[in-house]
Amino acid sequence: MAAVNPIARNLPVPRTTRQAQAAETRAALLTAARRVFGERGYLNTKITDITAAAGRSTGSFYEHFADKGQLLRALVGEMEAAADAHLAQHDHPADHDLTDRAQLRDHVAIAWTVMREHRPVTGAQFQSMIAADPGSGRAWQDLLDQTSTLREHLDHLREQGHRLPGDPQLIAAAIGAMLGLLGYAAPAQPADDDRIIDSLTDLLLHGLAGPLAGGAAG
Amino acid sequence: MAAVNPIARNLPVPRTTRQAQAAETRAALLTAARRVFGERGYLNTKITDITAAAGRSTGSFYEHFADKGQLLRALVGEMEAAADAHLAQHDHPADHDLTDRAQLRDHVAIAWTVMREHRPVTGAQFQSMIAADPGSGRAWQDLLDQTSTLREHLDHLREQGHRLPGDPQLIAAAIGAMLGLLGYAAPAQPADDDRIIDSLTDLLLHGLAGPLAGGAAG
DNA sequence: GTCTATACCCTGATAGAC
DNA sequence: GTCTATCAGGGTATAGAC
Repeated sequence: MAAVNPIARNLPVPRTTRQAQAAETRAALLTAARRVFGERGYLNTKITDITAAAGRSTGSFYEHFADKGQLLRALVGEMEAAADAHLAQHDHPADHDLTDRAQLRDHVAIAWTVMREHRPVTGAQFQSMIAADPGSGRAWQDLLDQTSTLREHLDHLREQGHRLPGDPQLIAAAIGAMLGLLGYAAPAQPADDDRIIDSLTDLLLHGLAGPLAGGAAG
Repeated sequence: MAAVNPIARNLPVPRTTRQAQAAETRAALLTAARRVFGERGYLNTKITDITAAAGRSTGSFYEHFADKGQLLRALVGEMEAAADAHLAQHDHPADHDLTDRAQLRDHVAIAWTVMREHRPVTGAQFQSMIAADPGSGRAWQDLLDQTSTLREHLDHLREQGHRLPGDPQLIAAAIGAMLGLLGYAAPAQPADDDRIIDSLTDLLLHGLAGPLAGGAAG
């Protein structure tokens, strides 16, 4: 199970490879953490679980990270970089119109896909957010931070005379809450993703009493 | 800070009052737990925190509860009893029509109010759900359980020929996710509750592109 | 930089007197 | 039934050899 550690021997290590080895260990810890976070969850994972899965010693961990939270931040940073690179491939209209179904669906799909493809990391982030001291307001702050772009789109809509259901910040947070918790809780079944994305899009676009709601047609 | 414990003396206790004292200790533990859960959160609260807040000894805890989770279940039971009693005062139409704004708003308002009035308990329940092993699927199951009534209402709508945005179970879970996480994360400011309830109602009723959306009127 | 070994603290849970 | 005292286990973080 545990990967073989090439440094665990008492052999002399050429100086030039030492920092490469360090980077390798750091990467091994990150990869192992991603795996065990996915299996047992972030909160239930101990530092010794991570080092064991990476085939490194306990003490080695602290050479790279001060604690579990810092390692999580590094994983989140990696994920955001990957997501940004992925997004750069897509064309984005400069002025979003979230009342256009295709554009709204794109946003829902991107959020959903990122959550699912990086489930161990987003799940860990979610657990960390919920476990924070309630008095700290971190959950609310995180929710606002992660929906700030959405909020800007809603602000934009409102400036153009659109009548929204409520304050853009609140609506953005509500949508983020729906996607965030549903994405965390729903079982991972990629075959269902399209159906879920379509359903959420329609719910957010027209609600329960939308234009489709009245008819008896199937 | 800690309440005075009348049994902490070595005085003889009349037999008839012993079970009353036990009930009192149990109640003191529940009340103290509710308070510390609200302050530090469920996950960060240790059993010794509860007993200290209740002015009882550590060992006394185990006479009443096997562990922290069982105590939480007791608190949830109390809350549900209170909520049921509260709901019994209101008239409920036998056949709900969630596409009627007043009825939808009632449901949103009830869910929101219960969450907020029992914040320490619902917050603890939420933390407990999120901290569970991801592989257990408990988060998803809890979400389904807590939205089963809503789902029935949506089933009812569909049977009457209403076209919903998606599978009733999924839509109910999505709405529950929105309310649940938002209710957990949003700062407690009762003055804002009505505004939030109205906004969420409108979002769920007509979405972002609802009938109000197009006009430039304020 | 990594390892082994360990000190330390915290927490859950129990034993036995009253 | 409650208390005091304590034990056992687990987890973080460090020390020092290599």
